[in-house]
Amino acid sequence: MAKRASGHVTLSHVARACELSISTVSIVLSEAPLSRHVAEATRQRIRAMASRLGYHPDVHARSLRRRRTQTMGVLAYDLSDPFCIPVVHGIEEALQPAQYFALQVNAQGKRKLFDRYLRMILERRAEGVIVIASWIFEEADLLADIEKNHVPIVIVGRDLTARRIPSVLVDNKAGGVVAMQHLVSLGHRRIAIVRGPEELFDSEPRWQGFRCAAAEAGIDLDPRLVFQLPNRLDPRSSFEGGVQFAKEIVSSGISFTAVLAFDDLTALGMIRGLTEAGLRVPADCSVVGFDDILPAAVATPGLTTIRQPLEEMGQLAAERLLATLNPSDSDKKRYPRLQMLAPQLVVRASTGGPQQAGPIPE
Amino acid sequence: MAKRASGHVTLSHVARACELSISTVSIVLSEAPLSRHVAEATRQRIRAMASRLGYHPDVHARSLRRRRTQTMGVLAYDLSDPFCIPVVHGIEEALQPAQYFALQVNAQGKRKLFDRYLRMILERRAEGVIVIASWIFEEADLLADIEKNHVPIVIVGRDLTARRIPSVLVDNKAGGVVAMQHLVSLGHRRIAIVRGPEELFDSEPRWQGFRCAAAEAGIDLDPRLVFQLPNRLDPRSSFEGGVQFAKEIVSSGISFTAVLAFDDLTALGMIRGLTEAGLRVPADCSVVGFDDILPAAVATPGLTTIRQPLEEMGQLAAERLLATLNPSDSDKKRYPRLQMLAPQLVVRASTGGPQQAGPIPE
DNA sequence: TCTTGATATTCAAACGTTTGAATGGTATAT
DNA sequence: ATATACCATTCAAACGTTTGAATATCAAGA
Repeated sequence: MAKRASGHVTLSHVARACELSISTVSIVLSEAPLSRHVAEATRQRIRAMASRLGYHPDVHARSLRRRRTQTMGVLAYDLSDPFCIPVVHGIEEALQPAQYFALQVNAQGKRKLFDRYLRMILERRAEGVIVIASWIFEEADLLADIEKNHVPIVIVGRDLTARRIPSVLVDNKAGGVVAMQHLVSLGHRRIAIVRGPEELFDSEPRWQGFRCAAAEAGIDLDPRLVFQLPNRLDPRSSFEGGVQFAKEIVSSGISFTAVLAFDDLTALGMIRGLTEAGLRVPADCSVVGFDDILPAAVATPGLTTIRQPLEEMGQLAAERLLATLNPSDSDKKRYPRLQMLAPQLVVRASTGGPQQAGPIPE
Repeated sequence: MAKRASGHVTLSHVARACELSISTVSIVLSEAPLSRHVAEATRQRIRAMASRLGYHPDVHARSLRRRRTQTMGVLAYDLSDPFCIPVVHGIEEALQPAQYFALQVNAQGKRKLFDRYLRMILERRAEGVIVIASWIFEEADLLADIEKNHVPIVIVGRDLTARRIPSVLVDNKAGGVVAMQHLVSLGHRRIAIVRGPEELFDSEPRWQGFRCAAAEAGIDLDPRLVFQLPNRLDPRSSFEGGVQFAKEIVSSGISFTAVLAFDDLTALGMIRGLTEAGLRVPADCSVVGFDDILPAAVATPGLTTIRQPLEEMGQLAAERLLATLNPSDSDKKRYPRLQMLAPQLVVRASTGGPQQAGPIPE
């Protein structure tokens, strides 16, 4: 057992044990075209020995020589946001058949970490990078190095086509429209709205969707029923924001029969706040979320929400990147730079018709 | 700009641009001890040029030469299980100051993927591996290659010390005891229990905790109130199991005033099922979960549960591995092979005293 | 003038792979 | 006998970096 005292088994160990050259062993174990010429018996012998010694090729040496790493960087702006999980999952799903490895890192919403991890991804020579981020951050210089090294990039969660970066995202405005239409069709007219943080890309288009659909239905949005989440990066803060707004709105005495929340956590916060204030959901007030993350599905009542096709978005991003890297003849279909996916209304138990005998003070 | 048509900027590009040797540039940019001898002006010039060209050292070449990768493998048995997120976060937290990179991969509960990713981690020459897995799987041969290559390993979520593998986990039995005691102290005597899947490590000790505490309180556990989740690997299936058991138990007519669920998703499923059957939580029935994942905190009523110090577990695992790899003099403190952390009762709104006038048929 | 001792820089080998070209075979066709 | 083809294997160079040893320059001390 020619094995170094410490460290990994290498080709040369296997070669020595087989009494063959390193080349032959490499050719067989990496299944290079030349391995056709290696006697079947030899091949068997080599493979057996390799697995007996526990040999695993060194990716670093291989990447160095082949000048390909079979690696994709996945930079999530905040993995603790439930939003990211399915996206990452979709990416992995797409990468697997291509034998690519996802280097996933989590910037935890911190700009400094974002920088650092982007650098690490570059140092690891990822062939492409997928950024999952809906926060609006100053990315100009961040992405400059990526360009200097000719690494293709795709962003999931916001539209950066203005900077010529391919973008995959949900049609937030359409989602807003659908959400509002759902409430309108149930008969609601006095609808409270919680707008998302200004620094979040999704906030504006969702709000526009709400407004357009309201206008179309001839509904005036009472400005006293419109709330605005602050710019807090912790995803849990939107839950607390929801709780607080619910209490404010109830104690204000202004009449309303439904709430459109910026996202699911805000909606769940609203439900908590409304419940603690003595209202029942959906009997006294309907609540609609946005995203369809796990907590929305397992809460009681289940939360009516707008589902983003997160997994599909991840998949699309990865596939597009793979196509860029390996422009195989057949794969010449052009991807539009902006891929905007349709959201989907998921009706659960948190919405219903407005209460008949609602007191309308003021 | 001496740059290859395609590909990354390398030391030799920077060297040529500076009219210096590769060695000098390397010494400066990697801040080797020798860089003390390099003139300050030269250092500045090199650094400026490197950043102008967008140079990033190639970790593959570096790892090859240095024979260290500054990389740790993190193999989660199922990342879509909310359980894993905080653990991974804790690991990252501990790895960061040591300048280690976490190679995190997600086996999605599939044995085949587990194998494949373990291989990838080995090929990437991770210096250590952290496995996050509470499922009981046949790991003997899986881990053999890790040993052959002298890669230290730690497992989070179950006790594998019998196989001489350092293990970090929560004291499930103690958690079971605390959960039961909480219900008993509220006055409950007729308590339903949902046991976890047999293939899950946590199931047995939690059940033992429930039983011990019940025995100590002089409570008989009615076998008709004990349910058993099937061996399904999808974490969402436990939610559905909870829903179903709730309906069964209600329609059976057997009296009960509280439920101890195997984990939070099961508990949330129970709440859904009980609610749909017309019972109120906690007025008609108290429910306790286990784990304290995000959905438990944002549901209404908030779920009373047993919190696992997940983040801390991840941190501990990573620190122990780092200590193994860099046995710096001061760090000689011995880690016990089994690190069992205390769980913590988190009281929220899903538990309360038993209903006074409960009908007790049978 | 010759050491000695800094300081500033370069040489060259090595890390573990891959792979185009080369090597010696042996069998078949001319 | 010689060329041709194929088979099984090996040579050697390269990928981008690090680093112990070597070199070159200059100043000061003997």
